[in-house]
Amino acid sequence: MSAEITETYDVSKYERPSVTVDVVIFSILDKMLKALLIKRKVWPYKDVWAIPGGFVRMDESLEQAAYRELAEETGVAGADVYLEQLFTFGEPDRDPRTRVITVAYFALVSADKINPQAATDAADIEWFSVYDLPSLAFDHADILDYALTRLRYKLEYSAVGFQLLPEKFTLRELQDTYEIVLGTKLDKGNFRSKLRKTNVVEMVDGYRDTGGRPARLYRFRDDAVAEIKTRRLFP
Amino acid sequence: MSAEITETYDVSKYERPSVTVDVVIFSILDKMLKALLIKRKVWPYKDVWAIPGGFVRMDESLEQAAYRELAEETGVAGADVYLEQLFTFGEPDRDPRTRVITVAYFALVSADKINPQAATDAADIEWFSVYDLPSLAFDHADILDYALTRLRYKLEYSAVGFQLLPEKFTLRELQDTYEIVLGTKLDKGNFRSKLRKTNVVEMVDGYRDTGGRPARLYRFRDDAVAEIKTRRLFP
DNA sequence: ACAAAAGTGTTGAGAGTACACCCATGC
DNA sequence: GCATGGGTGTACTCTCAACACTTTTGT
Repeated sequence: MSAEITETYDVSKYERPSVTVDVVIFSILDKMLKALLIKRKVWPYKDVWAIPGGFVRMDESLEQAAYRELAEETGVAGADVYLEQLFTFGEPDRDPRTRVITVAYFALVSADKINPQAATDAADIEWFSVYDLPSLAFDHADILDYALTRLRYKLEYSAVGFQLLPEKFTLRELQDTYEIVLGTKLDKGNFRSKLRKTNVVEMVDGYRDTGGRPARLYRFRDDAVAEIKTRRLFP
Repeated sequence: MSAEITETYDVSKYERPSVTVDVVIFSILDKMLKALLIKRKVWPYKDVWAIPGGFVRMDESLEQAAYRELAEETGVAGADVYLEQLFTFGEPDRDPRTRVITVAYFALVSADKINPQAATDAADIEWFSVYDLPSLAFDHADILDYALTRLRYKLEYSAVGFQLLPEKFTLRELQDTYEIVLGTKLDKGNFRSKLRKTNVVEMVDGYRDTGGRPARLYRFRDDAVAEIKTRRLFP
């Protein structure tokens, strides 16, 4: 068993960095795309806003760590969110304390799923519009930027947008969500005709009262093919 | 300075995982898409093929570590390759020695750039067709699978494919590369007409002799817009 | 002349886009 | 009735995809 001992020694001879998981949590609130931030209470960047995150424990996977952080900050369970690994940030000097490598995730949460208690029981946790962000700790501005780019990109060819809505929604609400995230106006007729063709939503009983004619309620079909073939650069 | 001391203590109280960088290196050799693998010489998975990689040093970024591994195995400098972060794999039990989190990258190298010495000076480093892989150490089969999926996907909407070719190439060679990677036949006329429209290549002097009419040589325009707008799921 | 591979053009089907129009409800 | 927002249809344009055709070399 000398080989094993030698190798174990070999692994531990390298100094190890700290590894954290940060989760950019998006939701639609007040008709705006918002991200959840927490105010740091310790050095460094004391009293500066930051993306929620924490150290990865030795016995949990990265995804488990991300779900844990998510639940701690929002009270939302794993089944009710969309979570995706974003990128791993590891510049040697991104944290002044020690070498910290952070695996960033982004999450989409429907506003009605958020536990109000978890989100409001402190003044040091707050939803910010992505267009009106405070200055952020570490390289968190880069991380949030990248998350936003990825979200918009993803919205174009997949159906992740539904994760930002409650289970039942009107088509107008769906279109609003897309317009808010993408930052562009969409054509009502085309939006709906494409929805009919792609077959990703189905009508459910009930109506929502609006200023005019009541709107039908829909829900996302979980058996739906949520991805579209991308346009090829070359045929 | 007690805050600093407290926080430093706080950081180090967590046990730290090891962090490695693994690089899936792709190239086109003998008209096949191949990946470079090395045979492990130590426990665990002794004498089993694995994706090249190594520990991240405390003073280098993740990307620097990836470039370093790449240069060590192929002798190729950073400017001559396409390198992209793929995904971070961190299941607690993926390495039997200790907790190891690996940041996976994938690289595209043109066959003519590869240093033959670096690639052939040992029997324990070898190019394998991605369709005829040996069994791999750790979760490296998953990593390679994911790298291949991402490469194909990326090829559809960006111009990374050029990184697999020498500086000058014929349009037939370019089309061959695409067909090899995607695993499908493409239409010659459509392939070329789209190339003309997208304006990503330009003719250079010289011809390549073939079995029939000699083919013009082209090169990639570095000022070209290498990405195409994806088709939207919703308008 | 013929084979082989380079290189271009044509055409019908389907997707994208802009816009006009009808429908159901509250006041 | 009329304002408001839901919901549908149409017509023009552009891209996609299949395939036929012409051009230039070697033997």
